[in-house]
Amino acid sequence: MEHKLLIYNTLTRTKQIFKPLKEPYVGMYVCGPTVYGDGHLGHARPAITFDILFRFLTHLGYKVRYVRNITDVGHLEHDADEGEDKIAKKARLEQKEPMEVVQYYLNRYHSAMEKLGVLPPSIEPHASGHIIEQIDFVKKILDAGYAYESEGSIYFDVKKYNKDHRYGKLSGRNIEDLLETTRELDGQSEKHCALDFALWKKAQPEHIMRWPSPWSDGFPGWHMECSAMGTKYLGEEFDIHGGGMDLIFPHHECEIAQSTAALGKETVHYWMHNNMITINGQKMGKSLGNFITLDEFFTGNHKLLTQAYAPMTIRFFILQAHYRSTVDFSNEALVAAEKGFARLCESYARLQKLTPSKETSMEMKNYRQLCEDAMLDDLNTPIVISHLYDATRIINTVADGKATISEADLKELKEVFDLYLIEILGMRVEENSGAANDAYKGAVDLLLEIRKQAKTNKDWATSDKIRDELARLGFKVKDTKDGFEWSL
RNA sequence: GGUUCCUUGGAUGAGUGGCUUAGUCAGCGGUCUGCAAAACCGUGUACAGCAGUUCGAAUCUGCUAGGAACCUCCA
Repeated sequence: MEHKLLIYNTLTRTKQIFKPLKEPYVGMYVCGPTVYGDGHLGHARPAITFDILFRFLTHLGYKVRYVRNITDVGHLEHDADEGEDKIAKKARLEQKEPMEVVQYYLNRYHSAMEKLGVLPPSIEPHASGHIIEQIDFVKKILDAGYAYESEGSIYFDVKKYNKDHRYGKLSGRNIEDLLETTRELDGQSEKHCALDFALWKKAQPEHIMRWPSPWSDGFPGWHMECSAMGTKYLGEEFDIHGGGMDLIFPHHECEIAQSTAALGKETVHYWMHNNMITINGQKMGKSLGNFITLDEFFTGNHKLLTQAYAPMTIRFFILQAHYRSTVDFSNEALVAAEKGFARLCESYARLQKLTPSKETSMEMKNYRQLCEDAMLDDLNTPIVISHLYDATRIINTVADGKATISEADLKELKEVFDLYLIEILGMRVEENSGAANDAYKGAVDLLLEIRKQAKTNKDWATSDKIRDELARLGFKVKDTKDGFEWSL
């Protein structure tokens, strides 16, 4: 590949040139949701961030295998070792089969992602479907001597591991500090050290989700699934592992330790983490209870929302910030994103109708190059968007009849918009089509044709009546140089 | 307390050691228009504070203040 794609690697805390293990193949693993509740705005961030990466890598010519897991087992409340399984708890509360809960929220997650324009990953493995692989992985760690059995459960021996490798390299911690700050938790007598984490947990008698293993009937520890499934589908070494920043510790740290212990080598080459979405300067999250679900955004049905927001508004809002910055949610910011995106859409529509002239009378920058440069610099989507706005000015000026554009430049602009706005940023701008839609569009057009006629006759009463009545119904009518435009 | 990071104009949000310090939204002025809307043009004392490095820093270093994330489940 010719390009130089820079990716910020959490492991080195620097931007690095991206070099896949085996060109043109790229393996990419991203931590997906735990399906025990509706997805909220925070869940949209990694989904969209890595969707952009997936799209851009594909555009660059890579053959990407994108794995995004579904956590449907082994994820415990409160404390990683003693809490109740999240899925099981929800199932108990709702009197459902655990897998019924999983399916319900997974369906809703998929639906929300589809609305947000997030492409489905290549593989979407479930933790519950890979118990055997996880047990095998635990065995490897036991064989390597970095884990021990205690009361039917298997724990990772962090101290031993830290002698041979460095535990904490991703999050910049060392175990001495960790030991000092680790809280005393109940029921840790099984563990040799407070830092040790469960690889396999023996199930209590009342625990519904359980599988047989050489050690006990139980279930895998939380971090296990990513190590097992990531290496199963992408190999013992692969290129990119992504997720939210809040997963750096302990989740990704433990993953590194597990994989290194079991395989004797580093599995992941580039660790990428998206920043958080905040609300009033604070992280939006489940534990803080300050989250707004995606459906609530789509319907406007939440007390903090002054209106409903289209999925594309949410996507645009997220893309207007760099993925490693926090984004603060507010109605004002979302409304601004909504208006800004609407303007971009209108220009895109105008672009399709522009008539070319002999030459271009405005300065045309090399937008294709500018956009690509921005994307190559650690996926700088806000810059890409700013270049598109720059091009928008040309489109609108030409549409106003105040400038001209050559056929070649027009073609280039169309291609750049299709490539960056639609294909890479993944924004949907097309209007709904269909027979019913076409019929009603024709009707509105007809009304406005009549209005145009009235205007020619200086019949302002009729022309204003049509415009005002349409406005009352929610249509926005805009007069142009030689006709009209309208939108809802 | 430890680790990591942040602080940019009315709101949001990029960015680089010096070239015009993006863009969006809002505001103001103008052009256009029968009027309006849209569009276009113009406009904004912005880079937390202090000190240092430098010919030059908002961008590098140090200190101070404020804030955040992680250290427990979290995207």
